[in-house]
Order: sequence, then C-alpha cells, then structure tokens
Amino acid sequence: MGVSTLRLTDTSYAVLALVERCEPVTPDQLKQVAQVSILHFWSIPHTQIYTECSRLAEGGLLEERREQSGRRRRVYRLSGAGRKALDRWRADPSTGLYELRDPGLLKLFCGADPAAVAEAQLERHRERLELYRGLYEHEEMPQSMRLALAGGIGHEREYVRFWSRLREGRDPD
Amino acid sequence: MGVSTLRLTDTSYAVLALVERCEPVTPDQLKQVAQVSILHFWSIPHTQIYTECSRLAEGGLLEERREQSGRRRRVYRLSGAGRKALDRWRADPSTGLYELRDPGLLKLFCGADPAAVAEAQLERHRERLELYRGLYEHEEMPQSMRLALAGGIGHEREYVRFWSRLREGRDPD
DNA sequence: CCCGAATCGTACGGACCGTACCATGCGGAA
DNA sequence: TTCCGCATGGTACGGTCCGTACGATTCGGG
Repeated sequence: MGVSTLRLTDTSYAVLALVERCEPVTPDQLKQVAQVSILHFWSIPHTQIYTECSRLAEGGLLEERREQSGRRRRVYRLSGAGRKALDRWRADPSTGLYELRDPGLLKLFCGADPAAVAEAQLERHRERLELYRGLYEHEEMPQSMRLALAGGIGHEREYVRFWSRLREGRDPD
Repeated sequence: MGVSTLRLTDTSYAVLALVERCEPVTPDQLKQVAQVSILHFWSIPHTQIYTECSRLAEGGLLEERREQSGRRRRVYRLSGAGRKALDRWRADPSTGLYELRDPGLLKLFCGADPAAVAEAQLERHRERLELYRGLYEHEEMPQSMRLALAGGIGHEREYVRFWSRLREGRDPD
C-alpha cells in the first residue's frame, strides 16, 4: 500500500515518535515505554499498538524486520518517509481539542456525595502524583519528555488540591 | 429487552443523570445541555446520545413517548428502574481511572517546539477558562453541577499556567 | 526434564465514532 | 399565501477502535 492512501491519526504520530526514540524496537517494548509516558495524556489500548505498527509498516512509514530466532518478533525502525511525516507533523503547532473522560468528575456532577467521591479520587491522584514525581526525579529522559511529564504533575497537583478541598467540605474555589 | 441483559457504562449513567435533571426531555435538548456541562469532562459524540437513549428505553430504564404533532420527537423520562439504577451507581464512590487525550501534550512529548505549541494551546485554554468562568458567574445551576464546573476551572487555570511558563521558555516547575 | 508462570502476540466481535445525509419547521420576501 | 432558504432535529451506516479472551513461546525452579 502506498503512503498516499494511509490515514494518519494523532495516534499514528504518537507511535512514530515512540519508535524514533527507541528504535530498533518491538511492539511490546513500545507498549512498556508508552505505559510510563504517553499513556498518561494519550491513552491507547495496548492492542492498538500492534495494529498501528503493522499499518504504518504496510504504508511504508516504518521498516519491519523479524528476529531470526526465538520468538521471531517483529522489530521496527523509522523509515525515511516516516521521519519526514513525523517532522512535518511536529512542525505544525496547531492541534485539536483535548478529550477527557473523568469518572470522578462525572459522579460528582451526577449528584454523588462529594466527600465520598473525593476520598476515593484523592487516593488515586495522590498515587499518580507520587509516581510522576518519582519518574521526574530519578529517571534520565529527553527534555521533551520531561516537559510533558511536568504537565502531568501540574494536573495531578491540581486534582489533589481540588479533591482535598471537596473532602473537607470547603468550596473548591 | 429486560434490564438483566443491559450493559450499563458510565456513559449510560451520564445520560440517565441528565434525563433526571431535565425530564421530560428530547435527545436534542440533552445534547445541548451536555454541550455546556458534562462534555467538558465526559466526552461523547452527539449521535451516541440518541442511540443511548433508545437503548436505555428498550431496557426499561427510560420511558419513551412521542410528541403527538410536529416532528413527533421522542420524549424521555426516567422510569422507576432507571432511578433505582442511577441511585445505586451514585451511592458507590469508587470509579475507574480517567482517560485523557491531549494532543498538545502529545506534540510536546513528541519533540515539537515548546514555545510554538504553547502559543496555540494558550489561546484555546484561555478561551475555555473564560467560558467556564462566565458560566460559573452567571448561570443558575444545581450545586453538584457547580462543583464539577469548579473542577474544570481549576484544570483550565492549571493549563494556562503551564503553557504560559512554557511559552516564556521557563521551566514549567 | 517437566511444569507453571510470565511474557508476548493475535483473533474477533461488538461498541463507538464521525461523516454525510435526510426530514421537518420556521421565518422572511414578494 | 406560497415559496424558498436556513436552522434545527434526527438517522443511517461503515470503518475504526476497543477490550476480552485466548494461543504461543520462553523462562525459571523444583
């Protein structure tokens, strides 16, 4: 299949960028890297990483090899066309809107007891905040990744603030 | 179809709660209400509101009537079973994790120029923040809705802070 | 050497999504 | 009044996505 007929979504570019950073790489490794990076602001079900890789390979944006022994896993690299597409996308700063599905805010909106929901949410968000802070402190990572992570930290901090106030029955302000 | 065979997602409950608040109500009206409320933290494509309403009616959680004249629109009310299901769900404060798809953070992560992305993001988030603040000040609304809106305001404020710092080349902190 | 667990990958059906398109009502112009 | 154009309201439908469930391979310990 030629590049011309290939539909590229933001998810496609996410995969291309991950491959760029990790090549040569198997889908399973991508899955793990995504787990501690983009999945926090760009959620994808794990199976889609496999299908997206093979789509992109078929379209010529990734190069696909097979390991010669063992599991004969597929191994991907960015192709010239892939790099070009990725660069073009990166050069354009315009984006679509974000989409959020936050069941905590939903329950709050729907009339659940604020303090009770807050209690549960606080626990989750505190965990996440600690997780992000740990990564931020201890991991080596490229600057762009560090910036995105800082975004996540900011959000979790805000979540914790919000739900804390709610738990105590104060106005969230 | 009996209730027993009906799969209820968070989206189902979102619709039930909106109906509870607006009944009697047509799907189109729900669409408009959602537009200025839950869509900011629980995104749903508009067509799904129609299909979800008829699913819930078929399952006995909503009552469906037709207008007698004009467009003969479908008009929904919460049934007894619907109210019960909704109450049960609300009483349980546990929830799943939130999911986010933020193309701004994604581009940042993928190596785009931070200042350029920030410029574009700032514009969007400033608009949203103003929108939410306007609603918060001027609209009458139930307390639970006000709380959820306050959550949205907090997040937009954080977004603005984050992208502002990035635009100026400072560390996001 | 075998077995169980962990890892890695895929198959598949149903839910979701978004585009494109109909249908109806409404209001203004002549 | 009638016509027309636009705004509103609703649906049809096919492709994409999603998540569960399972199959395959490897590894480690007894």
